[in-house]
Amino acid sequence: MAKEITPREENYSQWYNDIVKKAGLIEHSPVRGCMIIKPHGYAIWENIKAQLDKMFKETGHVNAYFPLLIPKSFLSKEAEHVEGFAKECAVVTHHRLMNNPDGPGVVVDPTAKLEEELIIRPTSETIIWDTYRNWIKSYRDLPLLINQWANVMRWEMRTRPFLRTAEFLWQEGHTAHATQTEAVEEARKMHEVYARFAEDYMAMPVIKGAKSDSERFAGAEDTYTIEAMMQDGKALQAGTSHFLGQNFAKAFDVKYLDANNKEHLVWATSWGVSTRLIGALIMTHSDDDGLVIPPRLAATQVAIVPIPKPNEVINEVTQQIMGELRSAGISVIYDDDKKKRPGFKFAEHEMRGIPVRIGIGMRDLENNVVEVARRDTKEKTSVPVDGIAQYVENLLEEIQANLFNKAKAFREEHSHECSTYEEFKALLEGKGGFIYANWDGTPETELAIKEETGATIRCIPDDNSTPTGPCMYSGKEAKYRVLYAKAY
RNA sequence: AGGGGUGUAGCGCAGUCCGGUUAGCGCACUUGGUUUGGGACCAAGGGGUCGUAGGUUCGAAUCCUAUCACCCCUACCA
Repeated sequence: MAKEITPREENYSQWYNDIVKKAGLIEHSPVRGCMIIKPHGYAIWENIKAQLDKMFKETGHVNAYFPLLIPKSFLSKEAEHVEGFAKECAVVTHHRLMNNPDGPGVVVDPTAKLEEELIIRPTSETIIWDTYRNWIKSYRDLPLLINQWANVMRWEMRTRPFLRTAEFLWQEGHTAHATQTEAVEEARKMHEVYARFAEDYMAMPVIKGAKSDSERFAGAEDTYTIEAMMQDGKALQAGTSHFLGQNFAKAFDVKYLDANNKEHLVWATSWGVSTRLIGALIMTHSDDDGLVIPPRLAATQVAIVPIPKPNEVINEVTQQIMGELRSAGISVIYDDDKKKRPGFKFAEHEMRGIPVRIGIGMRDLENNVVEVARRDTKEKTSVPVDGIAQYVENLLEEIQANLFNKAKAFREEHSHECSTYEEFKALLEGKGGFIYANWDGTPETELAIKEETGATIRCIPDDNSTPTGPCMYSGKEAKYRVLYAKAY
């Protein structure tokens, strides 16, 4: 059949591309770097979004929507910020097309040039802080805790589905606070929310930490990150949370009066995760047979396949089982497509990452059992129809836990402590993975290591970043014990 | 952005070097039949401006030029 997936061992990039296409997650669009997210891919995003949105609301945030187009002048208000994004902004210069006077098709109407050019948002800090200036007058207006779900555009040279696309979907939280302490607490709180989401819902273990100066968000004072290990040993930054200090308050003149009628600049945070998480999900759990989706993010948790062709008896039992599963809050589909044989359906549901498959045939029903197959281990078990919902409920939890444990074991296996640079280089040339080593805290050392090995400081871990000796590279006194890796 | 590769039916490809009837094959699709416990089989069908735009030629999928897209490897970025 034409549905084969390139094995990871053979070509990891090709494997990834095969998964996103053959599991029906995306299609390429006519525009470079943009992707059409198909229903099966978008369903994963919807579940990510639903859960995160709930967690944001639980932590006191509300949603709003700010416009796609931003006046060009806004981008230049915060120096570091503009430096970070200027290179990859799409610019709207005209507002009208016209029929081509010299032939077929349409051309840009040269008389429709905009007075001020508009930027398609690469992120929304500027438009949001321009707005916040009017919303914040008093300490009573603080904290302001707003999130938005949106698309953004960054004109990337090299794109890959989900991991790096020109347009992507994300959420961006933007908050304003009266004090530095509060703002730092907010940034750290959302950092925790991201980590909890990654581990509990995506079943993806992450290392929490802070970014070094060079890896920090343009315009931030501190950037917190969650870093996950992919199956090729490379690190993927899965979510960032920034303490922005007063940089945007200064740039956009956002001040409030305190209880003593004294004026102060506000303190800010921003934090975001994107459709990149879907890429992370794929590269954390999937295998050579296709996609693997953790049960908590699977839009369809169970697929029921009748064997052989559906008949009255099978239909009846299926309806009963589906009713019980749905009552237990489990999402289930019945694949009674008469044109496909069971074997084909098995392979297809595996390709698409459905966590559990139930096969129902006459041979099973004679014994009042069904065949339950789990996607993560491919294990098949005969299970009594009686109590099936409870069994599947437990199984889904077990799969969720197993995926997390497997990913964590993989990460531990590919994580190393390292004290000399020679050892460091040898590790990178070999299996790669995460390497913990001492760092003198200078950007020079960081840059030199990056240029010589390709590995970067992924983060200064929140836990246990006390140095255990001198800097691996310079031999000088180390400031931190940091996580090095090659990264996406 | 540098190097390499590929664009021919929805998908995977042959044909291109050496120009020559109506451009093929496998899968998928449609119809009918037989099947059905891990990607079924038989038969009959439908589907193509050969990536796009120019050029050379009596004649172009094939030669030339330009351009676009995608993939791989480096470098850069979430």
